[in-house]
Amino acid sequence: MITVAYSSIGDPTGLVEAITLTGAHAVSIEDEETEWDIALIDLRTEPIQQLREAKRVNEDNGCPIIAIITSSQTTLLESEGWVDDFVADPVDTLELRLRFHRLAGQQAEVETQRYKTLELNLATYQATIDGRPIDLTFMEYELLRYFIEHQGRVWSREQLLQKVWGYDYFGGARTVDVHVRRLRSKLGEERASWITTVRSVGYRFG
Amino acid sequence: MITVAYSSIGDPTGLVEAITLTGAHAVSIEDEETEWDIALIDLRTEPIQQLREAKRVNEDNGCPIIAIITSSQTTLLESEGWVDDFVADPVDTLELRLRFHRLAGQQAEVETQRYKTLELNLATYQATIDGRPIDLTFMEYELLRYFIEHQGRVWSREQLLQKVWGYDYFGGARTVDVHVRRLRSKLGEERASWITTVRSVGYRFG
DNA sequence: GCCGGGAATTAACACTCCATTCACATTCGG
DNA sequence: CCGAATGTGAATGGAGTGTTAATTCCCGGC
Repeated sequence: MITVAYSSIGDPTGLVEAITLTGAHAVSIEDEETEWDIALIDLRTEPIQQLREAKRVNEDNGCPIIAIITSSQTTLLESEGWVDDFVADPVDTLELRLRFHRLAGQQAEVETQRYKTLELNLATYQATIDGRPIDLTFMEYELLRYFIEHQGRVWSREQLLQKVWGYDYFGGARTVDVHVRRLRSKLGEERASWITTVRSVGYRFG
Repeated sequence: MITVAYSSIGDPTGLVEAITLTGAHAVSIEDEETEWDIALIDLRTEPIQQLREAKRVNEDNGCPIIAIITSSQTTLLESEGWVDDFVADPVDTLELRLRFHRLAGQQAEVETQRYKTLELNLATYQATIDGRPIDLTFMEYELLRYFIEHQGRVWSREQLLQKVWGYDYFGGARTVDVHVRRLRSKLGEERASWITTVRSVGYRFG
């Protein structure tokens, strides 16, 4: 059973009904108790405000976001890559149902991230190499996770600060170096080179 | 400009029109000459047959697949995870346009520049010849990249200093020579001549 | 063909800047 | 208040870069 959180400025009963008709369970986005699989936001009224709210939610718990828009609002989403999917008004229940299932399906897989013999268990925040657990601090874990999820390209210190430490973070670039160093040392001698430094550019994983 | 390949059993003119209205370029899926960004398949008629065809295409070149379905066909796609997106009949041009852009946007990952067997991976700052990595320093990479991106014409030392080293850079012209030399030596004996010196003018690549 | 002079190549060196590392300060939870 | 985690500043070492100068190459003139 899929649980969908709804957010709308206007009358929410329409959304609840739409969700329920798809066979999913509807909860308010303000319900802190319940865990949900997807957030459905209604951009038909107050789109800007709603988008901001959705972005916050997405950054908070990383759940997929699906938006309802009117056909004339398509440009709104052009540059909002973090919105995972959308449906156009009027909402077709069967279409919505299918999109719910596709989003929920994608979600379920990503329990764990791997690179060679390194495995990150995203649910338990544990990391193992060759099955042996290595203990990472929070920031080390976050950095490593970002590296693994976006491996194979260079990231500047500034980009890493933004993506891993947060958009509003304003700290020295040395911070990244030091954390990279700690990570390398915990990865062990041979695996330290998994993180390559690209001189005068940044770091690359894999 | 996004290029979309269409596939339908029935009359294809409807698809062509739909694609063209979104501002994209339409080609037949049977056109072997042209490269396309997305494949649009019409499942409204002969869905089983079309799905099979689409799967073949997807496995062949790995491009994103978007399907057109009727609302009653949603169950068709429940288990077809490799179909990247879909729109329901009747097709809304603006919605289709947005979905095209979102799919094409995801695609653009591996930016790369080539010349013969030389390949620059712009994302990872790595260079390979015949698939073997060669390690270049930052300036060597930047210079080579400029050469490849603007191959086939002569550049004076002054121009290169300005374009590669930066507008405000003020250094001796010999600097370029030396970097060209280092590049040539790293390219290897046979490929050293890819950079031609044009006496009393400058250098040309390719 | 042989010079001569300008231009490019090459080698060697000096220096700059960047990554690393260490040591310490600060924050946070218990 | 303690210890762990995280951030910052400063010292160090080294790779990368630029410059100088010696050498070689090219090309026209005689």
